[in-house]
Amino acid sequence: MERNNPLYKDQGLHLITSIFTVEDGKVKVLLIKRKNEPFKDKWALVGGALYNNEEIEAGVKREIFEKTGIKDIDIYFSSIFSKIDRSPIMRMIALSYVGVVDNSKMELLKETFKTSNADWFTIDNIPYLAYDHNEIFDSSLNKLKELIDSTNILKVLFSSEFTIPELLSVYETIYDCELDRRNFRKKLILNGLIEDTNKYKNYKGKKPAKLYKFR
Amino acid sequence: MERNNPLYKDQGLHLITSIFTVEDGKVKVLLIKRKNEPFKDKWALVGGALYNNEEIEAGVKREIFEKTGIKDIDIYFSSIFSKIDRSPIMRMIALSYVGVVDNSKMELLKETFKTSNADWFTIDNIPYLAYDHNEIFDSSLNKLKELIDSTNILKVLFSSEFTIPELLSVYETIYDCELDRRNFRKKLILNGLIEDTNKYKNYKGKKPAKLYKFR
DNA sequence: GATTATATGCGTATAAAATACACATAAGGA
DNA sequence: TCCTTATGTGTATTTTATACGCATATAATC
Repeated sequence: MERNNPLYKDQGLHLITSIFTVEDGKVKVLLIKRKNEPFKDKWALVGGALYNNEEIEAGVKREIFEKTGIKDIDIYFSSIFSKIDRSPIMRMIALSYVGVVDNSKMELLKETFKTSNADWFTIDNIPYLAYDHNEIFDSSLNKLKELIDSTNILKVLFSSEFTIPELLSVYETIYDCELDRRNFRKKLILNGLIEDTNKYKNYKGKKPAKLYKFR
Repeated sequence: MERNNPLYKDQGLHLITSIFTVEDGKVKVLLIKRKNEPFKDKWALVGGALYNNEEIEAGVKREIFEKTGIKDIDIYFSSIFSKIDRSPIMRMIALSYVGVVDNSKMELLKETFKTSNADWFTIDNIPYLAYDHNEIFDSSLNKLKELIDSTNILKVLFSSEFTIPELLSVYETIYDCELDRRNFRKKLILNGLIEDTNKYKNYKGKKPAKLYKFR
């Protein structure tokens, strides 16, 4: 423990991103498995230390690229995690970010210099994570809700075609509530947020659902 | 410039607070005048460096107390300012906070170890500030709007009795808009946010206004 | 091939919230 | 006494949110 020594060589800011996507109508988050101590072989959110000569957002994207291979990602600042004892090694202050990607359009590196695995986890089934990453994840999921209201990240999460019931299902998962499907549909169409593609998606034994895309 | 050297002794986080209050129906922010270089004799927001063995919110309040004498203050995280060249001396990453105080209930130190003056400035009349503090102030003013919607900081800013037109004036200043004073009043009363004190405030040649307080 | 179960899609009725605005009132000054 | 000005009360309208009935398309079942 070197917490009182401001010259400790590894002291600095860490940049942690909760990377979200939507797959099969379910919200998922990207986790990597650590190769090194501390928390060797534990799952963790994506991140690492900021370089001293690097802008923060560049550092966030560099870390994401190094540990997952993802190049094209939108990031949004979420929160700060700074408790003195949040790391067992030394004082580390973490800036947490929310990232959103269209996972149909990118390739995921399964192993890198510092990671032995990487995978998508549905958000109601998150394992025990390294450091305080479970707490960071919870906070980032809340930030995701806010971002859905205040930005157009849904356009990224649903960049390909989708049905309204699929979109509703994601809403209900993220907000943990039930919405009237008829009013949900009406609001989307009335506000001109989505566009009919004149295509249909077939389910087994159900009426086919119209495919829409965001405008 | 020592930006590339992570061991530079003064490197670290700075904590900058825009402290707001309401006086005579006007929103004001607290500025201090710097005693030392860089930006000697320039006005600046209140703040300083985080100690390595100190929690962040404690550091924010310690800096506020050291430079203004204010002990009792509510603080809310606002934003990060981290551009590599935001300080002429070295790389400094700043966490900006919004503070709100009832200025009728506190005493302001005019001079301290590092400050030669301190005063309240109406928010439409801010001088040129040290570092990127003008930018930080603008961002904090935006955060103040959000906080008014999402928290009960108005209860702090208007902790004593007030008239509805006074409150309206503050709203219109902060949001830079015009509101219908009759609907504004109706909404406050209907939502049960304020309470009649059965007292009146007299203006010259005008109908006396009822005094209210927050519930 | 008709029937049934299930989820989609469209429409209408009602309730709640936001907005617009008429008018009476109180005080000081001309 | 009348005029000016800003406060305070009330009502009408518009917009938005919510509740819910019902027809339709598909595959499984009879």
